[in-house]
Amino acid sequence: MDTKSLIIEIATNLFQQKGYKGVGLNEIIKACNISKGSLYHHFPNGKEELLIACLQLLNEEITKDIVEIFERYPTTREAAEAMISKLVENFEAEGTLTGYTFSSIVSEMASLSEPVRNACAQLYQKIQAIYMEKLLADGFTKDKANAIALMMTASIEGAMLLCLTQKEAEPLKIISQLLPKML
Amino acid sequence: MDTKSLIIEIATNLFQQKGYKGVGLNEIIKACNISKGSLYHHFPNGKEELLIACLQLLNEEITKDIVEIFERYPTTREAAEAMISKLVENFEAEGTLTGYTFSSIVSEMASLSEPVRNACAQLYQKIQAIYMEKLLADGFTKDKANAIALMMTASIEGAMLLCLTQKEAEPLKIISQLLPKML
DNA sequence: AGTTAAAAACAGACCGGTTGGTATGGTGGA
DNA sequence: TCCACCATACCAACCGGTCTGTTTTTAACT
Repeated sequence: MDTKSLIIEIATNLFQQKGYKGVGLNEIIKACNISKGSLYHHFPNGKEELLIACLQLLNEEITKDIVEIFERYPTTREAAEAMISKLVENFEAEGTLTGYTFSSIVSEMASLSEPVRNACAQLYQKIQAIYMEKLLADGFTKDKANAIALMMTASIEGAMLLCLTQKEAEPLKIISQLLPKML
Repeated sequence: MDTKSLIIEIATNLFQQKGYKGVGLNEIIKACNISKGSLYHHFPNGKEELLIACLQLLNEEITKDIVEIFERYPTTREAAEAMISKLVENFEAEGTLTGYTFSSIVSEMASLSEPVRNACAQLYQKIQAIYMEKLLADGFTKDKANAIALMMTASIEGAMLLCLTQKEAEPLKIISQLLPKML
């Protein structure tokens, strides 16, 4: 794999775990086994440029995962349940939700730059669009589909936060049970 | 006001805005107009001890706010709608939700210590307990009340994250509209 | 194919500034 | 006299970022 992709991949992981400010460049180059010169060759504008590249990668990865599940199941309800149970499995096995949420970055966003905020917004937007498409196929009106898709995004993201703070998978499970009520 | 309370109050604000790693001790003592010696006199175990004190203050403040609203309205539905519309007002007026969410701290938590995680968990727990009490008064069973309270906490927290990334109050508004469906 | 120059990729020393934290000494009131 | 309270100077470690120089790859021309 080329160096640039390697940097992005490893940095993405670190950013998800510790947040933007929580990871230093030295930590990144050590994990990648590269030098600082190399990093700044691929990302001349430094750390924040790297972060945005990471968010774009995350965008593709998360989206791909969700799309796959939503194609496999006939209705939004079944797809959502399958998706959440996958999250729960992952959380109970590894004790983390890295790879599925990036709230650690989003919440720092306020003190970061506009491009970062934009990259985050796009990510949420894309996820919501997947939900919405399925909801429209289910026969919901445009307005309803939009509202429900947003509710799904918000509650799942919030539930992941709760799971991480409580060290329990219960919040995600309960959300999953309650979802049908909204549909 | 005594120095210790002053430190906690100002630091709380800063932590909420920029997250734990995003605020330095120098920034704090400058904002408080005190010296480092003074800070370490009141918080001998340093930054993290201060953070936990801040989380406890937040606990009281947020809780007080929510309790007030939930006492003023007869049902969970009305109280929740009032609470969210207050959030929306605040967001549209000031462009921020500081004072109502602390996700910036929660999401960094993974890389912080156990006591910090605990303080965060207690905060969510307390909020949820307020919702739950009201739901029980509304006549829900214990199980249902617990599930709905969790859903409320998660979706509102998630919606706040969405509002901040999109710079729009729409997510909170839509959550508010959809809430009655769960009740 | 062989030569050469340019460009891309990488390495690592180095920069000023900041980090959280400590040690010491002073000051005011009980 | 004592002690909570505060101020200052200082520390090693680390921060993001720049610099110069070396290696490796690519491309062009004979």
